Amino acid sequence: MKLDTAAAHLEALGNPTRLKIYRALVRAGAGGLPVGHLQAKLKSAPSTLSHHIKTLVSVGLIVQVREATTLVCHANFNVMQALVDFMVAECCADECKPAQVAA
Amino acid sequence: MKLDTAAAHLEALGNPTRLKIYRALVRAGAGGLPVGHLQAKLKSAPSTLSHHIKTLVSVGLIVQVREATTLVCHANFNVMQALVDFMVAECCADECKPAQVAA
DNA sequence: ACTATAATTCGATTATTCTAGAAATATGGT
DNA sequence: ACCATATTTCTAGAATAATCGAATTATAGT
Repeated sequence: MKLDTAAAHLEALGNPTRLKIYRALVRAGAGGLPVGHLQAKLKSAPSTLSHHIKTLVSVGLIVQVREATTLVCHANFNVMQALVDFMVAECCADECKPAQVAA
Repeated sequence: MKLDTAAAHLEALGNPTRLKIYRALVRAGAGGLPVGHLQAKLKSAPSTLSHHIKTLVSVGLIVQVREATTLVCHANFNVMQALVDFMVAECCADECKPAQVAA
């Protein structure tokens, strides 16, 4: 994963409202949750909620599937996994013993 | 970890410059890196870099230790681990079979 | 005390994000 | 065709964040 992509994902999750949305969907699992359900849980203005959902969709963290009049949101678990992998990747890769440190 | 705390951590990492700083420190491991070294790597204005470092310090993702005239930055691995744990915690906890779905 | 290096804080500007009301679109039922 | 429900898009204002030059603080050497 490119650094800028990871930053975009982290930024998307770095807002309390969006993180609540995302975690509700993670908890919901494969079944997902309709926008209206999130609306009831989070109690923000519909336009505000929609705006945040759009942000999460645009970076690929969640996807929306229409079912009749309701839009069901699902967490994209592959993206989350890739993000977590990125965060811990190459840990200490540049670490070296004091004797090896160049001046 | 509280949701607002996790959101603050994610927001701090959700900026390309700060993510570069953080990842350089993760790669550097226990030895850390002085601010001046990060400066040379990232080529942003000193005041801008300092501002971003301060953000990372304020949420606890990194710590700074003075060594004579230089300030050495270290990634706080415990915080990163707690953040990763938070992200994957309670995955699918609310998931249930279709038959169990209340109307 | 003076100088040099390292890094931060201050102050001001520009850019971006958040919020939400109002209007618009999408779907299905009557 | 019309209505109801679900959700989004538009628009605009307020709040927050990013950037960076200049001035300041911190530490050590001479």
